[in-house]
Amino acid sequence: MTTDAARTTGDEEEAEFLRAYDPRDFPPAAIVVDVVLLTIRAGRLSILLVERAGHPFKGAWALPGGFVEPDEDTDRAASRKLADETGLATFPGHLEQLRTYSSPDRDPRMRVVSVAYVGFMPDLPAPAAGSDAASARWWAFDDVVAEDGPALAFDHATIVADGVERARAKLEYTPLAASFTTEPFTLVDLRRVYEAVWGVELHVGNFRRKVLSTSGFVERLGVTSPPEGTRGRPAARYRRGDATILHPAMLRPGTLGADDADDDL
Amino acid sequence: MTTDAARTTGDEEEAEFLRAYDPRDFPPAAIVVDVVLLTIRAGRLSILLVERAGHPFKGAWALPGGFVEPDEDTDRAASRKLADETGLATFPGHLEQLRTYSSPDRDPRMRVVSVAYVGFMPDLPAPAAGSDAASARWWAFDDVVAEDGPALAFDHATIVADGVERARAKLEYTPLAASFTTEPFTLVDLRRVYEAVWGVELHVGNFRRKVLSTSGFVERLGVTSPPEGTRGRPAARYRRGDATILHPAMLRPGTLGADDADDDL
DNA sequence: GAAATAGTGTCTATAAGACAGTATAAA
DNA sequence: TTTATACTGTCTTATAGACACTATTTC
Repeated sequence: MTTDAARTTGDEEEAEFLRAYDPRDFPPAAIVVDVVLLTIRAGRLSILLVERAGHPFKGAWALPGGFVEPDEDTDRAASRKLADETGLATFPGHLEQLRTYSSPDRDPRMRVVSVAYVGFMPDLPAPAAGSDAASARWWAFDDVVAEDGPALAFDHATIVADGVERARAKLEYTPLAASFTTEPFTLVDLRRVYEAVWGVELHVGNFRRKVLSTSGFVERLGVTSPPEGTRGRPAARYRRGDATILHPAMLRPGTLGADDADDDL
Repeated sequence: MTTDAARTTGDEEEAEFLRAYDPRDFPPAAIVVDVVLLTIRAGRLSILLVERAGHPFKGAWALPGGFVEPDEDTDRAASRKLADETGLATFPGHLEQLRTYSSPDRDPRMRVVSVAYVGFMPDLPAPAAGSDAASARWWAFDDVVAEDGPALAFDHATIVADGVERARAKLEYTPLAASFTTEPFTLVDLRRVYEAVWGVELHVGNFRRKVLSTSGFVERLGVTSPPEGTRGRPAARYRRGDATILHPAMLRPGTLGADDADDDL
């Protein structure tokens, strides 16, 4: 179909069409990105929230994010916002698109479509200097969803819930748990990531067997000197392997039929 | 955090803020939806494409879709477009958000952000009448991605590939294969869905054992009279069960380590 | 040696792959 | 009775859950 000749003719016509085109013919909207940025702090799954300084939702807590500039795509906007927010030149973790939220009244100002992202990063000491993040802090996820938790702006409570569910699912079939750690890590570190994100206790021996028998999940670096002041047998260190998906997947315990809540219409 | 008193004061201030707000302060964009609509025709995974009547990409093939109206969210826009396109009052299948495509130059006219959807539907006879779909036709997926396949508009080749990969993944851990059939269906019908979407042959006996042993996947209706002109033993009919996810998942054969291509940055 | 932490071995249950067989219909 | 289609049984292998055990360090 669509011969080359037809396309060539079309290209000339198309240039003319584009010269005459008026962008104001279409219903406009603003595009923002919002990031569910997750880490493990003190053994708890934690999320970065920013207290809103201005209207709307002044004083409520919101996901880090902001408007997408005309010359960037949403991936780049999300990376840029995270660099601003964490004060780091490059974001030291994993970042992926979550989904898009487009209810016409989700922002009282105007039509604002939010392309949400979810990010995983290690628990780095906050750099603070030079960052946008005067009003930002980490919240334990359990505290955010608790009865007496913070008021969340816009539809960010929904986005947070969806982001955490995505994180839980991703740990099942990808090696991305390692994105929550700094390398080198121990298998105990890795297990604590699973336990914090899934909110369960995992069996030590079975977890080790599973991780080590899944090819490309981790690479052993050997036993190096443990941190000062630790007791007990020093743990072997690992780094990420080259797998992008886990085969077979890690199984999340307690997932017995009812679970998940996908984005049907 | 954020006492009720503070929120009340804020609400008055906020109303004032919104009265003074000028939406033109933000970089505008148009929002469209594009749908990767899949079905099984003659045993082949097939996708609905529309030949573009106007510029840009005049004569090329594109995903069905279009602009999101000011008073609707993208879910509703996608459903509406499918109803227009198929000529059916309500879309007879499964529809879910895929991901959002936002490269600044993906549309030569202006900044257009596409929220893509993926849909599964049975192979219904085309109603034609009253539909937008004069220029629409089903393409076998293999033919679309072939060397001599149709020219696809915008970044729709990428969206098609992502949509098909989503469909393949969804059949693994959900009972959505049934969305490709009309009820009642036979287990042979269901197996042919898997074979068409995954592009593999499945072992008959093992497939049956797996489907029937996964609780909530299908419900048996009994053996009803087979269609005219069929030979051989009549097959038992089933309808969907009440499960939303499969436990354990259906395993896609040949997924041995390398596969998947997720949306990292 | 006691305490603390890391790591191994093994039995059992479940589920998947392979493959050979039986059942029920039309011509 | 042949042919076509639907369905069942069973042996083997891979993986996960449960749980008891051994190893290496500090104090």
